[in-house]
Order: sequence, then C-alpha cells, then structure tokens
Amino acid sequence: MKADTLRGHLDALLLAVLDGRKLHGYAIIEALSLRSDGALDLPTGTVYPALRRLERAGYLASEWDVVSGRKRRTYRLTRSGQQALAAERAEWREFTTVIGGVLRAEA
Amino acid sequence: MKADTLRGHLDALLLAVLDGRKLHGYAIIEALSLRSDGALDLPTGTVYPALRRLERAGYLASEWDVVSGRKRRTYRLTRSGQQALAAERAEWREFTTVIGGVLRAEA
DNA sequence: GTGTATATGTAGCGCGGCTACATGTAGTAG
DNA sequence: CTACTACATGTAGCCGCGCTACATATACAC
Repeated sequence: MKADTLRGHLDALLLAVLDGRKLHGYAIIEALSLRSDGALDLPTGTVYPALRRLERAGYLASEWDVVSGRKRRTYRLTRSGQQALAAERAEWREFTTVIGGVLRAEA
Repeated sequence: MKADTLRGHLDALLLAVLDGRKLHGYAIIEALSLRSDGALDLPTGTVYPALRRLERAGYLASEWDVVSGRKRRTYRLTRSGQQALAAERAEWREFTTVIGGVLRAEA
C-alpha cells in the first residue's frame, strides 16, 4: 500500500483498535498488523505521536502500568473518543461511497 | 467530508474522470461534483497543479483548444495513464479492504 | 555478555492539498 | 455601455501529519 494513502484515516484506525479494550502503543501496532493480515505495519514514529495527539484531543486516556518491571502506557477510549470513533466510521462510509462511486463510474 | 482525507486519492479521481473522454480543467471539477452528488467540490488550486503533475508524470497529455475565443486546455489519458488508472483502482480496493476491515472488526 | 524482542519517545523532513490571489474572456442584466 | 456573473487557467506559499532516523532502556535466550 502506498505510503500516505493513510493520511486522515490513522485516527480512525487507532480509535477502532481501542474499541472495547485497553492496549499500550506497541500492542496497538501489533493488533493493527494482525487485523490487516500484515498490510499495516506502522512505524513507532507514526503511532506514538498520534496517540499523544488523540489524548490531548480528549479522545484517549492513558495510565502507566508496570508489568514485570517493564513500563507500559496503556490507552483507553474516553466517552468522547467513542463518539469520535462513531463519527470516523460514518465518515469512512461516506468517503468510500464518494470515491468508490467516482472510480467505478462509466464514462 | 473532512479536508485532507483525499490525500493520496486525488490522482485516482482525476484519472478516472478522464477515462474514455477528454475534458478541460474546469469541466473536470464539474464532472467530479456531478458524479459525487456534490460531495466533491475541489478548488482550482488543487486540481490544476495536480493535472500538470500528472502530465509531467506521463499519465496525461494536453492540448489547447480555442472554443468561441476561449482557451481551454483539454486533457486525455495516455496509455501509461490508463495503466496507472488500473493500478489506482486495484490499490483503492486493497485500501478499502484493509482499513474497512479494521474499522469493522470486533474487539 | 551479546543479541533480539519488547517498549516508548522525539526531531525534523517532505509532500501534497488548500487558501488566497492574479488574470482574462463571454454573456447578460440594467 | 457598464457592471456583474459565470467560465477558465494558473501560481505562491502555508500547514498538517505520517514517516525516517535516532535515542534509550528492560527482559530473556543463547
């Protein structure tokens, strides 16, 4: 997949993967890879800043866990984040309808 | 639709709208608006530079028409552009499958 | 003790779509 | 004939964000 087709959809992915569960950054990257059958392999320089941005926006909340001496910052959706996820999903549907419609149209 | 969700997909739209017909820039903007039921209303500052970029890339060819004293630069797909369009369509399918899969997945 | 997997983070680049502006013609409303 | 609107093309520069590259540190296997 071309590099920055992702632009504008990363937030949706991150919110979606946190829907109904708490995960830390590294696990989020793995979860996205799993769910996409390896198609998504996001670099840490993409994911970590995005998570902090979403937290600043109030969509995520984080806390430090220490598991066997190892520090993990686990993220979870806030109520506001769940609304944002719903909005992102609606927008995704609209987006695919619009672009898909143009790409499929006959001349 | 949010502003730059379009990023990385504009080329596909432009190639698709020129599939099987010649159009000039202004008409391309109108055609995209029509095909998307008004959802796409691209500014000229987006479309014109993109068309020139695609021409430089060899995907489009242009010529000046003069219709009732008015200059129009009409674009058409080159053979290479048709291949690019096919590639863009394939990529679009992959892209929607991957992102859509993650967005729809249960926790 | 060396290497690999796990884990988090930042600085700065690059690109592409957008805003805002500049320019000019054709038709029409008054 | 003048003003306004639709048509038509184009450029300069901003801005946001995903990516590259790098820095840092622990647990575990060999």
